[in-house]
Parts: sequence; C-alpha cells; structure tokens
Amino acid sequence: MGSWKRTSYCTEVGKTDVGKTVCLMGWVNSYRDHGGVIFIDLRDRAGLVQVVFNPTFAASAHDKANLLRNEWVIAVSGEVRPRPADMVNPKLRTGAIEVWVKEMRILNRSAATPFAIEDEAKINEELRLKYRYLDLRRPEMQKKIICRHRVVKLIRDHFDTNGFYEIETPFLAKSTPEGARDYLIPSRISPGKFYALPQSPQLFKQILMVAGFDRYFQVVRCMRDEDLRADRQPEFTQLDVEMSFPQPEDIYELIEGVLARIWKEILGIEIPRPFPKLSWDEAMSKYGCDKPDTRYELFLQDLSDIFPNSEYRFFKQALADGGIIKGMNAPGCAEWSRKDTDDLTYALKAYGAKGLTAMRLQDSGLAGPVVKYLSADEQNKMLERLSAKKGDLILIMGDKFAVTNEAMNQLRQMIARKMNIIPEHKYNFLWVVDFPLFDWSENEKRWKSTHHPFTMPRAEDLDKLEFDPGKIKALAYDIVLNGVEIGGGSIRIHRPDIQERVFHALGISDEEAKIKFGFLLDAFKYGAPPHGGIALGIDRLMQIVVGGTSIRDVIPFPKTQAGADLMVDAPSEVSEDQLKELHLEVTKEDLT
RNA sequence: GGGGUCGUGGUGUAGCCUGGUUUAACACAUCGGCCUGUCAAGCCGAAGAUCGCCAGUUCAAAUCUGGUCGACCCCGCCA
Repeated sequence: MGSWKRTSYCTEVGKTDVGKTVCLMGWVNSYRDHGGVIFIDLRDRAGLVQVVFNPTFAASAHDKANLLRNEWVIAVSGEVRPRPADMVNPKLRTGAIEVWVKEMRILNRSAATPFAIEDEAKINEELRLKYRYLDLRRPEMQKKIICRHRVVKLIRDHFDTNGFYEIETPFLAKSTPEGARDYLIPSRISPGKFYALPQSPQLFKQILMVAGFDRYFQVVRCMRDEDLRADRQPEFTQLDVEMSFPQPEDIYELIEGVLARIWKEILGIEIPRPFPKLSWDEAMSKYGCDKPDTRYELFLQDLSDIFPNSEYRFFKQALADGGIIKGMNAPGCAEWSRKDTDDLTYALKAYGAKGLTAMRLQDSGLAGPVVKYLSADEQNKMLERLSAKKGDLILIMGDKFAVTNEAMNQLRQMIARKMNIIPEHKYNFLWVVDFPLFDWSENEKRWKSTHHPFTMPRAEDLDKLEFDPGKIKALAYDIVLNGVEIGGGSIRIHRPDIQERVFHALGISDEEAKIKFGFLLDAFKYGAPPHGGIALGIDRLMQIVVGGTSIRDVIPFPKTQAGADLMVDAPSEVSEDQLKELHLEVTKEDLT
C-alpha cells in the first residue's frame, strides 16, 4: 500500500463527496467485466461501494483491474462521481454515487474461497467453523459481532456510571465441589496438583465485597466441562455483578436499568419497567417451569384434587404414587387429528412422560377414549377448571411432580408453536423469585443447592435448615426473557455460622468445607458486609438481541457440540515432554 | 452414556424409498473467450465428484444392511 492512506470506509462516501478524490481499501466483493468498463463492489467492514475502471479515464488502472478476482485486497484512489439517475442502485447505501478509479494497488491476492462471502449462503456449519475467518467476513456475522461490542460497551458504561468497578479475578483458580465439572490445569511446579478454571468468579467477587470494594462487575469468561447444547458452550461470557448492603430490589433496579438501555439504544425498543415478578411456586404451577415464556397465554392447571378416586387407573396410580395430575386447554384445537395428539405424546416421552390423555370438547360433548372412565362430576370440575369451551382440546397427564411439570411445560411450548401464537418481536422480561434453597437429588440421595451453596435462606426459614430443608426458600432470583434464563443471582450468606449450617445441610463436612472454602469462612470472620449479586449470560442475551437460533453466531470462535475448535483443531495431542513436565501420563486405553 | 437428523464436484442441492439405460443431474462458484453501464451482469466454451470412511449382501451398491467418523438437535449432565 506504500504511502497511501485510506480516507474513509466504503459507505462513508456519499453525495456530498462528489468531485472529491478518495482512497479506499478493502476486498473485491464482486467483479463485473464488460470488456471495456469494469465494475467492482468494494467491501470493507462498513459495507459496499461501486468502483469503476474505465479505460478512457485511467488506462493503466483498467489494465490491472483485468486481473482482479473475488476477495483480493485492493486499494483504490479515485474521484467520487454521481450516478446518472437511471443507474442509481437503491439496494446499496452508496448507490447514488460511484468511485472512478485513477489508480489501483493490489495489496493481496486470494485463492478461490471454499464458500461465497455473502449473507444468503446456506453453508454447512462445519465448513463455516473451519474457515471461521471467511465466515466472519460475511456482513451478517460482522453485524452480530459488532453489535456485541456495542452491547458490552454500553454495559461497561452503565456500570461505571452507577459506581461499579470492573475488577479482574483469576482464571487459574481452585476446584470446588458442587456444581459443574471443572476444567483442570495440571501444575508443573507442584506435581499431582491442579488448578481449576473458574465456573464463575463467585467466591472471588464475594471476597471483593469483604475487601470493601462495595460494587464490583466484570465481563468475564467462565468455563464448565459439561456437554454442549445450542445455548451452551464450554466457555461462555458472563456479566458478573456483586454489591454490598443490597436489597434484592437494588439488584432488580440495576439489571432492569441496563437491559432497558440495551433495548432502547441497540434495538430502539422501550421495555416497560419494573419487570413483572413471579414466585417459583407460581411459575411451576402455571407453567411447569422456572423460566416460563410469558409471551402467550396458555396455562397449566393442577387437577390432582379432582381425581383422587378416579376409575381411570393412570390418574389414580399417579396420585397413589405421590404424584400430581396437570391439564392444559388448547383452545380451538379439537379438530387436531389423532396423529397430531399421538405425535405430541411421542415427543413427550423424551421428557419421561409415560402417556398423555387427550379429550375433545365437541358439539356432542366430551370425546376421547378415556372419557368413559371419568365420572360426570370429574368431567364437570375438570372442564370448569380448564375453562373449556366447545372446540377445545384438553390434554392431561399425571406423574411425579418433576416429570409432570417438565412434560407439561414442553407440551405447552409445542402447542404454542403448533398454534403459531408466539409473537416474534415481543420481549417479555420476568423475574422468577423465591426459589427453593435446595433440591433433592434422587441419584445422590442428598440435598443439593438450587442456586449455589452461598445463597442466603429466607430469614423466616432459617430454623428449617436442620429438619425441613426442602421447605426453605432462598433469597435467589432468575431473570428470564422469552423463556430463556438469561441470568440469576442471590443475596449471599455473610455470616460464618449460617454458612456452616448450609454446608451441613448439603452434607459437606467441616473438614471438607475447610479444605475447599476455608478462605471464605476465614474472610467472613473479619467483618463481611451483607452482599449479593447476579450474573447474566452475555451469549444468550446477544442471541436474543440479534434474533439468532444459536449462541454460536454471537461468539466469534465457538466450539462444536463435541467441544472442538475446527479452525485451530483443538483439543489436540501434546508431546511426551510436555506431559512429563506436567507429571501426567495418558493411559493406553484412552488412545484407542 | 442414550435417542434423532444429516454427510453426493469448491458450495448448495437432486438422485437413494422401488439396486442395473445416468456417461451421477441442476444451480452457483472456478478456468478460458467475447462484450463500454453492470450491480444475482450477460453470452459462448472448459475443467471439476466414484457419492464421509470400512465391511457385508448381490451377477451388480451413491442407492440395501451393519459398523465407524464428523456436524447438528435433544435426553442425561449443566450449583
């Protein structure tokens, strides 16, 4: 490029520049050679502009232009000219003008790309990930990544304005029990010992409160060695927040503030505040789910009290086994076929449902194979509870609490999709509050933290810690957007005595607590302020902001479902020497 | 660990169910030629895949079967 200096981005050239000489640098987006005049759409991160090589205007530039191919990198210097009225291209932002090239420099050539650099291209994702640098050249991807920058910038500004300090915490940290599987880093200096990559900076941010920083935030990478999903990557970015002396309302206020600003400044949408709040109990009851999509009005109803003595053995059995019966009304769906309801039933099996009972409310009355087992009283109560009208489809199932709720939650979503009643450009934020402090783990036969072991129990529930842990509600809250959990947090325990009692309830011994969290318990002895916070998943948030279907599209270099980076080919083997230094040995059976 | 979908020139797809007249088709891209106003440029021509990989069934396999590898979706898992 010699001494040339770019004067602007492609799309910054406009009508006001007519007559001026500009210097542009970028990629050949498309090439149209008419034998005489040659047109090129020049692309940079801002967009496209048409440049013209006319042999009568600049013969040597035109000669060189004959060589050009897509994706070559060039610099052009030329004159901005208006296009004749009938040649204006309304599809281009710069369509009213074009740049007549006086001089052109070829800065780099390009091999033919494995796929076209254009938005419409439906390229298989494997290929996109292998050639991520080409995928990221597509304007659609650039837009998403740039949008992410703007959102993160806004977040930093917002928190700075509100008196928060961004403070870094270690990546080489300590493995903790509870929670996700840790990524481990072997220590070279201490044979047989390992660091763990943080699942979140949870303990460090609490320590920062003990240290008196009062308000902390961080846009930070977190790592969890668990299986991937469309909305889960092994490394992901959190907006991590902690503050001292907070009420939950302070956290709500802060987070609503930053989200409202993002929606206003990035999407141009005013979102109503304060966000609605729903207790966990109510969410489970109405939606069967702790992160309900409230964009559509379909609700579950508990019917357990109606069928305690039912003739229908599946209902009776479910209740006898200590389960619940829940129903849902799909309004106007009575005409759905047997196949439709069979498909729903089949789909629910993945969530543990053994069956689904479908009934139609037709002109002739309630219809369905199960109707004959239900008494008139049961039918009437059920129809009333479900507000069923003629033409409605009624769907009911009974099982254990968790299975029924999960299956009915999935059913609710399937029905909504099938009825096509999910509004696309609606953003329903929701706080889900009053979570249970513990869940019973059937596998491990012990209580586990719903949120994490540092969550403060509700004050009035403290005395249940030792004898009724399942009934304790936590000072914990999740923020949900359109059925996606985008964040969660809690008020923390700041008193060592309560923390110890929670560890006991979790089956964590004094000794284990001391080894794993001794530093935290120690810190709490020296005047720990009451504190609490929240963490938001930036990737999931961005996915919704840009309207995508996978978080991989808002992550510049994501991993595949098998946790591989196809571009750099990670993970990969390392040399014997490296292993030796780390005091590691790979067993033979792992290599086959 | 389990269930499902997919894998055909550089890219996206058709063909596969109903194995053999298909020399594996089409579009885009690529390469060469023509063309002074295109912007999904156009026209003419060329090259390019043995059908992810392995094994089996068969006289014969892109097509059927089994396995395997990879991508994606989901269950488990994800405090």
